[in-house]
Amino acid sequence: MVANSKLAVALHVVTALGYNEGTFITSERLGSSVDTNPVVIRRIIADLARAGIVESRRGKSGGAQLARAADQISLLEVYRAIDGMTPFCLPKPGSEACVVAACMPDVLKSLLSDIDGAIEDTLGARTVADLVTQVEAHCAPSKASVPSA
Amino acid sequence: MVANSKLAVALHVVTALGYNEGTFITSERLGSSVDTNPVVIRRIIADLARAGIVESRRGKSGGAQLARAADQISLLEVYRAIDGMTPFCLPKPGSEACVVAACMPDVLKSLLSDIDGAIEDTLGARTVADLVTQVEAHCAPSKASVPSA
DNA sequence: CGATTTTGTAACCAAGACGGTTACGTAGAC
DNA sequence: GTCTACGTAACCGTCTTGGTTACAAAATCG
Repeated sequence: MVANSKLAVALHVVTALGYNEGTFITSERLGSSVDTNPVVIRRIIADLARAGIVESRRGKSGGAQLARAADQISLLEVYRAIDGMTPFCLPKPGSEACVVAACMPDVLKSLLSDIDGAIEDTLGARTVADLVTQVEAHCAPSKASVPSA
Repeated sequence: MVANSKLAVALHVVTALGYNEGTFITSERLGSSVDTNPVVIRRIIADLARAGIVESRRGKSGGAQLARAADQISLLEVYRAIDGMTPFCLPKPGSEACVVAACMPDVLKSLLSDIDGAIEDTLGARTVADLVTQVEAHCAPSKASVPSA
Protein backbone atom coordinates (compact mmCIF):
# COMPACT_ATOMS: atom_id res chain seq x y z
CA MET A 1 0.00 0.00 0.00
CA VAL A 2 1.73 3.09 -1.13
CA ALA A 3 0.00 5.87 -3.01
CA ASN A 4 -3.35 7.58 -2.92
CA SER A 5 -5.20 5.01 -0.92
CA LYS A 6 -7.11 7.91 0.53
CA LEU A 7 -8.84 8.40 -2.78
CA ALA A 8 -9.76 4.74 -2.98
CA VAL A 9 -11.19 4.82 0.53
CA ALA A 10 -13.04 8.06 -0.11
CA LEU A 11 -14.63 6.66 -3.25
CA HIS A 12 -15.58 3.54 -1.38
CA VAL A 13 -17.20 5.63 1.33
CA VAL A 14 -19.24 7.88 -0.92
CA THR A 15 -20.34 4.89 -2.95
CA ALA A 16 -21.47 3.10 0.18
CA LEU A 17 -23.32 6.21 1.31
CA GLY A 18 -24.89 6.56 -2.09
CA TYR A 19 -25.92 2.93 -2.01
CA ASN A 20 -27.67 3.54 1.30
CA GLU A 21 -28.93 6.96 0.40
CA GLY A 22 -31.03 8.65 3.03
CA THR A 23 -29.73 6.78 6.04
CA PHE A 24 -26.88 7.61 8.37
CA ILE A 25 -24.07 5.09 8.39
CA THR A 26 -21.64 4.92 11.29
CA SER A 27 -17.91 5.10 10.81
CA GLU A 28 -17.69 1.70 12.41
CA ARG A 29 -19.83 0.11 9.73
CA LEU A 30 -17.98 1.93 7.00
CA GLY A 31 -14.71 0.89 8.56
CA SER A 32 -15.71 -2.72 8.59
CA SER A 33 -16.81 -2.47 4.97
CA VAL A 34 -13.54 -0.92 3.88
CA ASP A 35 -11.71 -3.12 6.37
CA THR A 36 -9.93 -0.37 8.23
CA ASN A 37 -10.13 1.49 11.50
CA PRO A 38 -13.14 3.75 12.12
CA VAL A 39 -10.82 6.65 12.84
CA VAL A 40 -9.35 6.38 9.39
CA ILE A 41 -12.85 6.63 8.00
CA ARG A 42 -13.67 9.61 10.18
CA ARG A 43 -10.61 11.43 8.93
CA ILE A 44 -11.79 10.98 5.37
CA ILE A 45 -15.34 11.88 6.33
CA ALA A 46 -14.03 15.07 7.89
CA ASP A 47 -12.43 16.03 4.57
CA LEU A 48 -15.60 15.21 2.67
CA ALA A 49 -17.74 17.13 5.15
CA ARG A 50 -15.52 20.19 4.87
CA ALA A 51 -16.12 20.08 1.15
CA GLY A 52 -19.85 19.83 1.60
CA ILE A 53 -20.06 16.37 0.12
CA VAL A 54 -21.30 14.53 3.18
CA GLU A 55 -23.02 15.44 6.42
CA SER A 56 -22.23 13.83 9.71
CA ARG A 57 -24.17 13.68 12.92
CA ARG A 58 -23.07 12.74 16.39
CA GLY A 59 -24.80 10.77 19.05
CA LYS A 60 -27.22 7.93 18.88
CA SER A 61 -28.33 7.12 15.35
CA GLY A 62 -25.49 9.30 14.19
CA GLY A 63 -23.12 8.70 11.32
CA ALA A 64 -22.72 10.15 7.86
CA GLN A 65 -24.82 10.51 4.75
CA LEU A 66 -24.43 12.26 1.43
CA ALA A 67 -25.14 15.97 1.61
CA ARG A 68 -26.67 15.97 -1.85
CA ALA A 69 -28.15 13.52 -4.32
CA ALA A 70 -25.56 11.06 -5.57
CA ASP A 71 -25.94 12.26 -9.13
CA GLN A 72 -25.10 15.79 -8.02
CA ILE A 73 -21.67 14.84 -6.68
CA SER A 74 -18.90 14.52 -9.23
CA LEU A 75 -15.91 12.36 -8.47
CA LEU A 76 -13.75 15.38 -9.15
CA GLU A 77 -15.20 16.99 -6.05
CA VAL A 78 -14.24 13.94 -4.05
CA TYR A 79 -10.76 14.02 -5.55
CA ARG A 80 -10.33 17.64 -4.60
CA ALA A 81 -11.86 17.24 -1.17
CA ILE A 82 -9.20 14.85 0.03
CA ASP A 83 -5.89 16.54 0.39
CA GLY A 84 -3.98 13.79 -1.32
CA MET A 85 -0.68 14.49 -2.92
CA THR A 86 -0.45 15.36 -6.56
CA PRO A 87 0.21 12.16 -8.42
CA PHE A 88 3.45 13.46 -9.87
CA CYS A 89 5.86 15.88 -8.31
CA LEU A 90 7.90 18.66 -9.74
CA PRO A 91 11.67 18.50 -9.76
CA LYS A 92 13.67 20.66 -7.44
CA PRO A 93 15.33 23.52 -9.30
CA GLY A 94 18.67 21.81 -10.03
CA SER A 95 21.90 23.37 -11.15
CA GLU A 96 21.54 26.96 -12.23
CA ALA A 97 24.62 26.73 -14.38
CA CYS A 98 22.92 24.22 -16.66
CA VAL A 99 20.62 25.58 -19.32
CA VAL A 100 18.43 22.52 -19.23
CA ALA A 101 18.20 22.40 -15.47
CA ALA A 102 17.39 26.09 -15.31
CA CYS A 103 14.08 25.72 -17.03
CA MET A 104 13.06 22.14 -16.44
CA PRO A 105 10.75 23.17 -13.59
CA ASP A 106 8.74 25.40 -15.90
CA VAL A 107 8.70 22.92 -18.73
CA LEU A 108 7.61 20.08 -16.49
CA LYS A 109 5.11 22.24 -14.68
CA SER A 110 3.27 22.73 -17.92
CA LEU A 111 3.37 19.05 -18.72
CA LEU A 112 2.22 17.97 -15.30
CA SER A 113 -0.59 20.47 -15.32
CA ASP A 114 -1.76 18.97 -18.59
CA ILE A 115 -1.73 15.56 -16.97
CA ASP A 116 -3.64 16.84 -14.00
CA GLY A 117 -6.17 18.37 -16.35
CA ALA A 118 -6.68 15.02 -18.01
CA ILE A 119 -7.21 13.36 -14.66
CA GLU A 120 -9.69 15.99 -13.59
CA ASP A 121 -11.60 15.72 -16.84
CA THR A 122 -11.95 12.01 -16.34
CA LEU A 123 -13.13 12.37 -12.77
CA GLY A 124 -15.35 15.32 -13.57
CA ALA A 125 -17.29 13.28 -16.08
CA ARG A 126 -18.47 10.82 -13.43
CA THR A 127 -20.71 11.10 -10.41
CA VAL A 128 -21.20 9.08 -7.28
CA ALA A 129 -24.44 7.86 -8.79
CA ASP A 130 -22.46 6.25 -11.60
CA LEU A 131 -20.46 4.24 -9.09
CA VAL A 132 -23.60 3.19 -7.26
CA THR A 133 -25.19 2.10 -10.51
CA GLN A 134 -22.14 0.05 -11.34
CA VAL A 135 -22.21 -1.61 -7.95
CA GLU A 136 -25.84 -2.50 -8.37
CA ALA A 137 -25.33 -3.81 -11.85
CA HIS A 138 -22.19 -5.65 -10.95
CA CYS A 139 -23.02 -7.38 -7.72
CA ALA A 140 -26.78 -7.42 -7.57
CA PRO A 141 -27.59 -9.18 -10.84
CA SER A 142 -30.73 -10.48 -9.16
CA LYS A 143 -32.26 -7.17 -10.09
CA ALA A 144 -31.66 -7.89 -13.75
CA SER A 145 -34.48 -9.46 -15.70
CA VAL A 146 -32.23 -12.09 -17.20
CA PRO A 147 -31.86 -14.87 -14.63
CA SER A 148 -28.70 -16.69 -15.53
CA ALA A 149 -28.04 -17.23 -19.20
CA MET B 1 9.84 14.88 -1.87
CA VAL B 2 7.24 12.23 -2.00
CA ALA B 3 5.75 10.88 -5.16
CA ASN B 4 6.96 10.03 -8.60
CA SER B 5 10.10 12.06 -8.53
CA LYS B 6 11.57 9.30 -10.64
CA LEU B 7 9.45 10.49 -13.54
CA ALA B 8 10.59 14.06 -13.07
CA VAL B 9 14.22 12.99 -13.00
CA ALA B 10 13.80 10.72 -15.99
CA LEU B 11 12.22 13.50 -18.01
CA HIS B 12 15.00 15.82 -17.00
CA VAL B 13 17.56 13.27 -18.12
CA VAL B 14 16.07 12.54 -21.52
CA THR B 15 15.61 16.23 -22.12
CA ALA B 16 19.22 16.91 -21.27
CA LEU B 17 20.31 14.09 -23.54
CA GLY B 18 18.09 15.40 -26.29
CA TYR B 19 19.52 18.86 -25.82
CA ASN B 20 23.01 17.44 -26.31
CA GLU B 21 22.00 14.97 -28.96
CA GLY B 22 24.81 12.88 -30.38
CA THR B 23 27.22 13.13 -27.48
CA PHE B 24 27.63 10.88 -24.49
CA ILE B 25 26.93 12.54 -21.15
CA THR B 26 28.27 11.06 -17.93
CA SER B 27 26.04 10.29 -14.99
CA GLU B 28 28.13 12.69 -12.99
CA ARG B 29 27.27 15.60 -15.26
CA LEU B 30 23.64 14.61 -15.35
CA GLY B 31 23.67 14.25 -11.60
CA SER B 32 25.03 17.71 -11.15
CA SER B 33 22.43 19.09 -13.51
CA VAL B 34 19.59 17.40 -11.68
CA ASP B 35 21.35 18.05 -8.40
CA THR B 36 21.42 14.50 -7.18
CA ASN B 37 23.82 11.63 -6.79
CA PRO B 38 25.23 10.01 -9.94
CA VAL B 39 24.05 6.61 -8.75
CA VAL B 40 20.48 7.85 -8.68
CA ILE B 41 20.92 8.90 -12.29
CA ARG B 42 22.42 5.57 -13.24
CA ARG B 43 19.47 3.76 -11.75
CA ILE B 44 17.14 5.76 -13.94
CA ILE B 45 19.42 5.35 -16.94
CA ALA B 46 19.34 1.60 -16.37
CA ASP B 47 15.55 1.64 -16.62
CA LEU B 48 15.63 3.79 -19.72
CA ALA B 49 18.29 1.58 -21.32
CA ARG B 50 16.26 -1.54 -20.64
CA ALA B 51 13.40 0.10 -22.51
CA GLY B 52 15.65 0.96 -25.45
CA ILE B 53 15.31 4.68 -24.91
CA VAL B 54 18.93 5.45 -24.15
CA GLU B 55 22.25 3.75 -24.74
CA SER B 56 25.04 3.77 -22.23
CA ARG B 57 28.71 3.08 -22.60
CA ARG B 58 31.36 2.38 -20.01
CA GLY B 59 34.88 3.55 -19.75
CA LYS B 60 36.59 6.66 -20.88
CA SER B 61 34.35 8.94 -22.93
CA GLY B 62 31.47 6.81 -21.73
CA GLY B 63 28.09 7.95 -20.55
CA ALA B 64 24.62 7.90 -22.03
CA GLN B 65 22.91 9.22 -25.11
CA LEU B 66 19.49 8.84 -26.65
CA ALA B 67 19.07 5.59 -28.54
CA ARG B 68 16.88 7.26 -31.15
CA ALA B 69 16.09 10.70 -32.45
CA ALA B 70 14.38 12.83 -29.81
CA ASP B 71 11.26 13.17 -31.90
CA GLN B 72 10.96 9.39 -32.04
CA ILE B 73 10.69 8.98 -28.28
CA SER B 74 7.31 9.65 -26.76
CA LEU B 75 7.04 10.64 -23.14
CA LEU B 76 4.73 7.71 -22.65
CA GLU B 77 7.65 5.42 -23.32
CA VAL B 78 9.61 7.18 -20.63
CA TYR B 79 6.68 6.91 -18.26
CA ARG B 80 6.41 3.20 -18.86
CA ALA B 81 10.14 2.61 -18.73
CA ILE B 82 10.49 3.72 -15.14
CA ASP B 83 8.83 1.30 -12.81
CA GLY B 84 7.12 3.96 -10.82
CA MET B 85 4.03 3.19 -8.90
CA THR B 86 0.65 3.79 -10.39
CA PRO B 87 -0.47 7.21 -9.27
CA PHE B 88 -3.55 5.79 -7.59
CA CYS B 89 -3.91 2.48 -5.88
CA LEU B 90 -6.71 0.01 -5.74
CA PRO B 91 -8.45 -0.75 -2.50
CA LYS B 92 -7.90 -4.01 -0.74
CA PRO B 93 -10.87 -6.31 -1.10
CA GLY B 94 -12.69 -5.32 2.09
CA SER B 95 -15.52 -7.06 3.84
CA GLU B 96 -17.07 -9.82 1.78
CA ALA B 97 -20.29 -9.55 3.67
CA CYS B 98 -20.88 -6.07 2.32
CA VAL B 99 -22.37 -5.75 -1.12
CA VAL B 100 -20.60 -2.50 -1.81
CA ALA B 101 -17.26 -3.71 -0.55
CA ALA B 102 -17.53 -6.89 -2.57
CA CYS B 103 -17.37 -5.14 -5.88
CA MET B 104 -15.61 -1.88 -5.18
CA PRO B 105 -12.32 -3.29 -6.45
CA ASP B 106 -13.83 -3.98 -9.85
CA VAL B 107 -15.68 -0.70 -10.02
CA LEU B 108 -12.63 1.29 -9.03
CA LYS B 109 -10.38 -0.71 -11.27
CA SER B 110 -12.39 0.46 -14.23
CA LEU B 111 -12.31 4.06 -13.07
CA LEU B 112 -8.61 4.05 -12.35
CA SER B 113 -7.86 2.47 -15.66
CA ASP B 114 -9.76 5.29 -17.34
CA ILE B 115 -7.63 7.76 -15.43
CA ASP B 116 -4.50 5.96 -16.40
CA GLY B 117 -5.65 6.03 -20.00
CA ALA B 118 -6.06 9.77 -19.81
CA ILE B 119 -2.57 10.13 -18.41
CA GLU B 120 -1.10 7.93 -21.08
CA ASP B 121 -2.89 9.82 -23.82
CA THR B 122 -1.43 13.05 -22.58
CA LEU B 123 2.07 11.66 -22.37
CA GLY B 124 1.76 9.79 -25.63
CA ALA B 125 1.02 13.00 -27.48
CA ARG B 126 4.41 14.47 -26.61
CA THR B 127 7.96 13.57 -27.49
CA VAL B 128 11.33 14.30 -26.00
CA ALA B 129 11.88 16.68 -28.89
CA ASP B 130 8.95 18.75 -27.66
CA LEU B 131 10.61 19.18 -24.28
CA VAL B 132 13.90 20.12 -25.90
CA THR B 133 12.14 22.67 -28.05
CA GLN B 134 10.48 24.17 -25.01
CA VAL B 135 13.78 24.39 -23.21
CA GLU B 136 15.37 26.14 -26.15
CA ALA B 137 12.47 28.53 -26.54
CA HIS B 138 12.22 29.16 -22.85
CA CYS B 139 15.77 29.66 -21.76
CA ALA B 140 17.73 30.35 -24.91
CA PRO B 141 15.84 33.31 -26.34
CA SER B 142 19.08 34.43 -27.94
CA LYS B 143 18.26 32.05 -30.74
CA ALA B 144 15.05 33.95 -31.43
CA SER B 145 15.13 36.65 -34.06
CA VAL B 146 13.44 39.17 -31.82
CA PRO B 147 16.14 40.70 -29.61
CA SER B 148 14.37 42.09 -26.62
CA ALA B 149 11.03 43.79 -27.24
C1' DC C 1 49.54 -4.48 -21.05
C1' DG C 2 48.33 -1.33 -17.55
C1' DA C 3 46.30 2.90 -15.94
C1' DT C 4 42.28 5.50 -15.90
C1' DT C 5 37.58 6.45 -16.49
C1' DT C 6 32.86 5.39 -16.10
C1' DT C 7 29.08 2.30 -15.82
C1' DG C 8 26.32 -1.44 -13.20
C1' DT C 9 24.73 -3.02 -8.98
C1' DA C 10 24.51 -4.32 -4.31
C1' DA C 11 24.19 -2.88 0.46
C1' DC C 12 23.11 0.24 3.83
C1' DC C 13 21.32 4.49 6.12
C1' DA C 14 18.46 8.39 7.50
C1' DA C 15 14.32 10.85 6.75
C1' DG C 16 9.71 11.05 5.97
C1' DA C 17 4.99 9.49 4.96
C1' DC C 18 1.22 6.78 6.00
C1' DG C 19 -2.05 3.69 8.12
C1' DG C 20 -3.42 1.94 12.42
C1' DT C 21 -4.50 2.46 17.23
C1' DT C 22 -5.65 4.44 21.66
C1' DA C 23 -7.57 8.06 24.20
C1' DC C 24 -10.62 11.53 25.40
C1' DG C 25 -13.65 15.44 24.89
C1' DT C 26 -18.22 16.75 22.95
C1' DA C 27 -22.71 16.53 20.92
C1' DG C 28 -27.04 14.43 20.29
C1' DA C 29 -30.86 10.86 21.24
C1' DC C 30 -33.84 8.64 24.24
C1' DG D 1 -28.53 11.28 32.88
C1' DT D 2 -26.84 7.77 30.23
C1' DC D 3 -25.36 5.91 26.17
C1' DT D 4 -23.86 6.27 21.54
C1' DA D 5 -21.05 8.01 17.99
C1' DC D 6 -18.32 11.66 16.08
C1' DG D 7 -13.94 14.89 16.08
C1' DT D 8 -9.30 15.22 16.90
C1' DA D 9 -4.93 14.84 18.91
C1' DA D 10 -1.01 11.95 19.94
C1' DC D 11 1.77 8.14 19.20
C1' DC D 12 3.79 4.05 17.00
C1' DG D 13 5.54 0.64 13.71
C1' DT D 14 6.21 -0.06 8.99
C1' DC D 15 7.59 0.92 4.59
C1' DT D 16 9.14 3.62 0.79
C1' DT D 17 12.59 6.42 -1.04
C1' DG D 18 16.51 9.14 -2.06
C1' DG D 19 21.21 9.43 -0.92
C1' DT D 20 25.73 7.40 -0.15
C1' DT D 21 29.57 4.20 -0.17
C1' DA D 22 31.82 0.44 -2.17
C1' DC D 23 33.47 -2.46 -5.56
C1' DA D 24 33.58 -5.29 -9.78
C1' DA D 25 33.44 -5.09 -14.85
C1' DA D 26 34.22 -2.87 -19.16
C1' DA D 27 36.11 0.38 -22.39
C1' DT D 28 39.62 3.69 -23.96
C1' DC D 29 44.24 5.30 -24.54
C1' DG D 30 48.98 5.51 -24.23
